[in-house]
Amino acid sequence: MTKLTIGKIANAAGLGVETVRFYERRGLLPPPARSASGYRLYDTEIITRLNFIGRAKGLGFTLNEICELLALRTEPQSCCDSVRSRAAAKIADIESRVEQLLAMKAGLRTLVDACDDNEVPGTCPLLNALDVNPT
Amino acid sequence: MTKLTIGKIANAAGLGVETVRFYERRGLLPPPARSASGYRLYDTEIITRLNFIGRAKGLGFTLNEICELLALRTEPQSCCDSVRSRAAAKIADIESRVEQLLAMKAGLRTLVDACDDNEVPGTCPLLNALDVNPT
DNA sequence: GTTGACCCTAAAGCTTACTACAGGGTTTAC
DNA sequence: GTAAACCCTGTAGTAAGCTTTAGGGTCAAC
Repeated sequence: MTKLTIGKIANAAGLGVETVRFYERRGLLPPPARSASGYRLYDTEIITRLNFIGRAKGLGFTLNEICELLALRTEPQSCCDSVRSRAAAKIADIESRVEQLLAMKAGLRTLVDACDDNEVPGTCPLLNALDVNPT
Repeated sequence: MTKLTIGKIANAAGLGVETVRFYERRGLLPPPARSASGYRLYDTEIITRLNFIGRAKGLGFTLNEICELLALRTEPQSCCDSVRSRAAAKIADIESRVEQLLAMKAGLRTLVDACDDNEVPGTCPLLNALDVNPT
């Protein structure tokens, strides 16, 4: 049971020490043991949890959702179902965000193309379009 | 020159009065004329600008970027080029966000599929994957 | 034995785009 | 003439996820 200080585990997880303390305040990490002088002492398995958090964030989960995910692990029954339904909801969420972004992109593309075709100096179809067209 | 109070133009643009005042503070709207009692008095063309802002927001521009867009209109030369290059940059930005989201979605899909195939009760491949796999 | 790297807490700051509140004056309609 | 609906300023709060600051203790090396 080697115990590590916060700087060591933050480094191992590629985070800043402030971020680790922040995660603790947010309830994503359990309060760690303390040395006689009050230093946080972690054992290495906390790095696994930090990696879990990092990957879940990478999958688009918020810190609140990650909290819930972590809590789910304590109830083995129906855990898999709960997690899967959250993941499915997140997929739907991602899909709608992608659609919105693609709609934006199509709008921008139209305006840029109008700009490319523009022959009249001193006018900007793109700005005009923003000015004039109702959406 | 009919002058309208803030409530009228906010309503015409589908915004709250607080939002209009906020846009003024942010420099998106010029300081309007005032009545004897200090009420803001706008002429109707301000609604055009509010619509410009709304559409630019819909295309994914931030308020700061919209500020810049509005400023560009005062310099007719090279205005079109500047605007077009900003729009092109925004398109690239949107594309990278879409790619990130699709990568997230693929990751989630993989985990959900593993869940679907899971035969062992009391284990959750999705949570295990978050726990174990390095990314 | 002292310098420098590390640790502590608590609180504030950052970004974006608003929204709400407090406390008060004005205008309009009945 | 009064009550509702509107307007004003200035300040603070919201969400998310940290980062920074202030003001200090502790530990390892030379």
